[in-house]
Amino acid sequence: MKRSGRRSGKPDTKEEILTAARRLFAEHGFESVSVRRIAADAGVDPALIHHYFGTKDDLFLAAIELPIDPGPEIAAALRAGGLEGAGGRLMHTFVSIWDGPHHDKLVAVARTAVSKPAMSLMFRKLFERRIVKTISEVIGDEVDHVHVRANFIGSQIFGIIMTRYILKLEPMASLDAEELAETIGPTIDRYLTMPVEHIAARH
Amino acid sequence: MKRSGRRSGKPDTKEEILTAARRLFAEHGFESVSVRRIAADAGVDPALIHHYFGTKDDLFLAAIELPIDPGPEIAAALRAGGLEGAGGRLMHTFVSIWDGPHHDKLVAVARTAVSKPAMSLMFRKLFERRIVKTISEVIGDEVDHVHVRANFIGSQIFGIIMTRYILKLEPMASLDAEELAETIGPTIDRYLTMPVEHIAARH
DNA sequence: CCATTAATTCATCTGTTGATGAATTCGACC
DNA sequence: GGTCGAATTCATCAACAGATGAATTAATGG
Repeated sequence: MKRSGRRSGKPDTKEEILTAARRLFAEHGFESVSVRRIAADAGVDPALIHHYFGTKDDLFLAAIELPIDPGPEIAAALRAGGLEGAGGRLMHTFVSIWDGPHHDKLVAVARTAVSKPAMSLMFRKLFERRIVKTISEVIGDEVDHVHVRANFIGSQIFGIIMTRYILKLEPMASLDAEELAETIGPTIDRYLTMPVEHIAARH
Repeated sequence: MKRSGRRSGKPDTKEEILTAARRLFAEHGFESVSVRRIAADAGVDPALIHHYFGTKDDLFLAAIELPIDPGPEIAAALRAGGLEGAGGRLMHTFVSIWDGPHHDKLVAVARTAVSKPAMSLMFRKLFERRIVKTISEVIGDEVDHVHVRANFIGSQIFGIIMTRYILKLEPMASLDAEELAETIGPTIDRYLTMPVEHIAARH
């Protein structure tokens, strides 16, 4: 029967808390998860969470550990070849990132962006300042109105994120990166090359 | 100074509550809105809400008033012409529905589907049982593997819903139905006609 | 005009939430 | 080996959640 006080050994409790927080935030979203629940999952007293991280918002920020900068990977994917096939490479990059070790963080952000205005804003900024900017810089001189194009591309990618990682619809959820890139790639290619003056003109 | 008891006249308080609920649920999502807040917005005592609708879940269900059946409109759009242009007509139909009087209900459902598992399930069922089924019935003999195709179409439509109605990114949020249909249409057309055996084979 | 029923509010309960401060235990350092 | 600081828990708060039952007022039908 452990009473109170410090534990034996040197357990990395801080990291255990973060892991539990990431898992739960990703699975249920920010408001549906209580600090107590996270503490229970981490096998820790709730007060310890506040001791380490402060408020619940602070814990969330620590758990998602922004900024995750996908800029370089996107740029590399775009530079790996010409405009043809760029969509497939882009899609493959995205899915790889989301399937990778940052999965829980990213899903947590996406889920929370839908219900928490501050997170929604952060999402928008991340999209505009990293993704759109990177795309612009890399292929901005081969193509016009990159901002509009990037938003259409974003709409398709966001749809994949939702159906694959949040709603987990089949077959989206279980396709692998190659299949998705192959199937979605041409859509993105088209958004990169189609004429968009009539839309861009209205800013 | 009004104390308690019944009000004069015949105000449609029930509907005022539902309207406030729809607005708030659409704007903030289910868990972020309290019964008290809805009551305040409707200018009513919180107890009245429970009196009329029972639990908060019941209120939500009453507010979104399912099922909204988009089947007929989708079927009509598909039947209005051949396979070419079907994507544009489909997109136009969707955007018109979401921009129409059911806007708040639909946004409320979409927002809540991301954080509430029960709503997520309802969303999936609505998608499979209404949309996929309708598409299958109407063009199922012109095209194979409709289920897989419908899911790719769904991913693009869901992306539009998210960027346009939830995150409200520009220019998505302010384009009109025609422009969206024109731009997204070909994407959907492609998902309707591209080969998908390799994906469908894995079920 | 009286009785019934519907509409509305009040006061209140219970559970949960995020959060705090004091108390306890352990590790590390000199 | 005593001291100091870090780690951990306990008990507890105030705010707010959803919910309930009784009390009050108005409309309605006979």
